Amino acid sequence: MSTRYNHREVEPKWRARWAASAIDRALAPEEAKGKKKAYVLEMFPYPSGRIHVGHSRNYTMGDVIARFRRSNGYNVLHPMGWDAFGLPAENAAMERGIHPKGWTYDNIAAMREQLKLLGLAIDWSRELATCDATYYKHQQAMFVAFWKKGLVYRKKQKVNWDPVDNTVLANEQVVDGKGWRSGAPVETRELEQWMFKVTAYAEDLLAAIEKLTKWPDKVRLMQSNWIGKSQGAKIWWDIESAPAFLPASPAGEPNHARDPIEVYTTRPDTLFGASFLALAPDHPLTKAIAAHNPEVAKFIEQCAHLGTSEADIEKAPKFGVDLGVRVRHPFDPNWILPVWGANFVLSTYGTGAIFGSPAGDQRDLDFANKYNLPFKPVVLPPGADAATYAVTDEAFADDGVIYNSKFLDGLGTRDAITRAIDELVKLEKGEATTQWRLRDWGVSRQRYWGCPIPAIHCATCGVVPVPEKDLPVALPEDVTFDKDKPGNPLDRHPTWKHVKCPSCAGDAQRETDTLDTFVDSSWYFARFTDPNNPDAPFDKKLAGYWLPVDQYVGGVEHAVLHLLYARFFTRAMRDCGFLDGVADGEPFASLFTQGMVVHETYKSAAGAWLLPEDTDIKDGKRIELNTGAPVDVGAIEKMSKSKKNVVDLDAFVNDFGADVARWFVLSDSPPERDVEWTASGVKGAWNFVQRVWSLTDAHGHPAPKPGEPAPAMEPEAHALRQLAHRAIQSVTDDIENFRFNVAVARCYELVNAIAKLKSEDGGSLFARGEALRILAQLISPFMPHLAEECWEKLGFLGFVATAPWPEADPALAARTSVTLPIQVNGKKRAEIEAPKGAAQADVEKMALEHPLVAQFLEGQTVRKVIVVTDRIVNIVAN
RNA sequence: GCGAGCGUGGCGAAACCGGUAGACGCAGCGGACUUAAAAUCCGUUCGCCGCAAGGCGGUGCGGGUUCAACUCCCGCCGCUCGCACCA
Repeated sequence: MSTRYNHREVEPKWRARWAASAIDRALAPEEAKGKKKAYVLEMFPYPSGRIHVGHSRNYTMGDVIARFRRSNGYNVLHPMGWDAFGLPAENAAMERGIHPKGWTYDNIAAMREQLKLLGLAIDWSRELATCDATYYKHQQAMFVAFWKKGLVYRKKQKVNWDPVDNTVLANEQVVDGKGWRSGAPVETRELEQWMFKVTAYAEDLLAAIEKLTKWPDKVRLMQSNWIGKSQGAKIWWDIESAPAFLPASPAGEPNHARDPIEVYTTRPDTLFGASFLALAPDHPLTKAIAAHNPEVAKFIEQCAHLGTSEADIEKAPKFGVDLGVRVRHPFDPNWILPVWGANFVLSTYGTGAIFGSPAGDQRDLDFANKYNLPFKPVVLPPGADAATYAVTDEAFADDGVIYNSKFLDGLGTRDAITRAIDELVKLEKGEATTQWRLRDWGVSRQRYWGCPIPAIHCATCGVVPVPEKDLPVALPEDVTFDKDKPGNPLDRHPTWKHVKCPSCAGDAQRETDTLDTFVDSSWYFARFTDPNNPDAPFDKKLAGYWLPVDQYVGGVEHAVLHLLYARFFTRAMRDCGFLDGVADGEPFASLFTQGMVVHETYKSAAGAWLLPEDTDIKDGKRIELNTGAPVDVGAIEKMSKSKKNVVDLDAFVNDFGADVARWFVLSDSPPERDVEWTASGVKGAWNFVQRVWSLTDAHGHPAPKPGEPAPAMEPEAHALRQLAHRAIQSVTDDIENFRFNVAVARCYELVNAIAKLKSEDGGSLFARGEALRILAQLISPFMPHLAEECWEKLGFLGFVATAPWPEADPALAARTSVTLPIQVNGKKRAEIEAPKGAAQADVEKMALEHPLVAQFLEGQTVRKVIVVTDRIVNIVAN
């Protein structure tokens, strides 16, 4: 009789043994002696509080890869750290009067202990937190270096301003155009901000995507669209008339007053369909007119309440105002068009001015219809008739044939664009140009809990960097977070910002903005290669040895920004002399984006969110555990603290064990897709753990060593050996390709087959022992504790975690015959068993002779027989 | 609004390059063991028709390409993610 597997004893025992043997420590390059390196990294967490099972999926996936690589003889670097600056710490400070630092470090301590429960093969000696001055000191040094290299500058940027709280709001703090705390309508304000010149690398960031072949295509496409290189034309529209109050232009400053208005377009072929010009609300000309025209001022004011997020601006109903300016069409000086201000024109893209060609752009068409602006179609869709084709509510934005357009008539869209640009150049009214959607990265945040920007404002010397010897510029800890004293605590700190200018020694002030937390996460992967270096961000040799990250694992929500910023930072670090050995500037050689863990949401009758553990199922209905009241079962959503649909990791590990949690999040759903956390799924994982253990325990013999010669055996035992060796092939391949759910299914098949072989003869004992050994090894990346316990039970010394990965015997894994389906006219009618690789003629003969097939072919003529070797036979007959 | 992705039994899913749709798990049903329950074991499970052999239908919806379509193409519907100050 077998003993029950007790995870409460087994799991801590093995974690202690691994720690005592330091098996998770990455070897220094000189220790690694010919081993290849593998740097496996999961996106590091924000220390929000406690870990729930939803978080565990990301780390478990990385851990499977890390353990798999180690078994395959690699020197593995698998570190963990904390993305520890950010808004939630300040919110906690304001709501509960806890200092962000204490709150953050308490959370880190709690989460570290929880993560350790999972049995992750992490080199904890490399742990870092971005809020440590030992970390951000180097970030400040790099900021200064980037500055000196011309990659940092200052520029006015729009921000969301809460007029009641007197503070800048993040986009997520703006709800329906109002501040989330004050409820006051947000205003748009312009602030002088620090910028990183990401656009300096635009061409390279785009071109290099092609070489990132181990990234998901969807992420590559999103990056590429985000960078958004477009070819088009700048067009200058001469002003025909303007309100009298507009002054003459200052010399040499474009887009002022009476200068021609510069417009960017990708579709100069539709110029003859132009109906109006539209300027962004913050276009210089719009602002200049607003100073004298109350109606335009009101328009700008209305736009200022839309928020700064692109989604909000584009979703808002379109509105505008006639600016009273008239321009001449570049191809026809007698054609006069009105100039409008419009809320859907983005000042951050192109020149902040467009020409509206309503028949070819839905936004322009909606706008023209709303304000009764005339328009006519100039692009004829393929197959449409010029005499009858008309546009009313639906624009045609695709390629077609140009008409109603004088010298462009009859040309296709592509040719017409070239022809139109040629004409613009000839008339000196425009030129071809390349435009990027990518903008420079604004890194200033008016917040306390972030990395201070190492700059000093001096009335005499201007803005000067903090000298390297004075770094780090440390955050002061004696700050207050009273709700009635809004704004940035750094700014109102009594002494912190007052310093002497490093160049003239006069009175000066520190920059009180801190850095966007995306900066912290743009280089942490490099710091992990040399995390305790006091003098430099990292040693160039160590970073050169470990980088790039061989496998990066994280959520799709980071597909654009974090990854783009890290790619930028790696290039900037290279070009500023911090980093060698990453010549192409790419930090992540291979990327995997995993799906989330989702769970049903529960609400009480009173409308309060309920934790799953506070509910139960009675008579098929979900009720509140304490009161028995019925529970409202809501949507299945991403596990989040706010909706309480979380399962706490500690409690779960205590009840079921870390291995069950690890196995569950990897079974069933493909890793890139979301997985729903369910009690029944947990049960399946739990049963499997028990089954693996009871089979191993019941075997009662030491298992044969890898490569040990097999005795003669019955066909059933031989079949088990074949299946076990095929499982090695499949699981190896599945892990390599991130098909963890399929690997899990193969392990189930192996267990089922082991359980089926009941004989106790020598051959069977050998086959079963070998299969159990292979099973323990195959599950070891997934369920490391159970695997160690089985490994020990089977009589092996040392850790399964460090044992070499099993190798399949090709002779056993190979198949000698295959089952071929036979179709008649595409429908399966029979099956035949044929030798693997059998000649097509032989297979065809067998197929046609099959009685069922013959029956179907009666009275019909065989027209064609398709034989796909080892796959299928299809007989076409009528 | 723009960009990207996803959609297969009662449920999670598998199906590698266009070649047997539903591997594997959960749940269900039938049975064995048991005083009983749990656990375990055996069998069974896409729908419809049929005693059966077998047949017909079936991968969100509508078309198309092909000897053959979950897979490729066109058009819809639904859901999810990102949109630059959440991380």
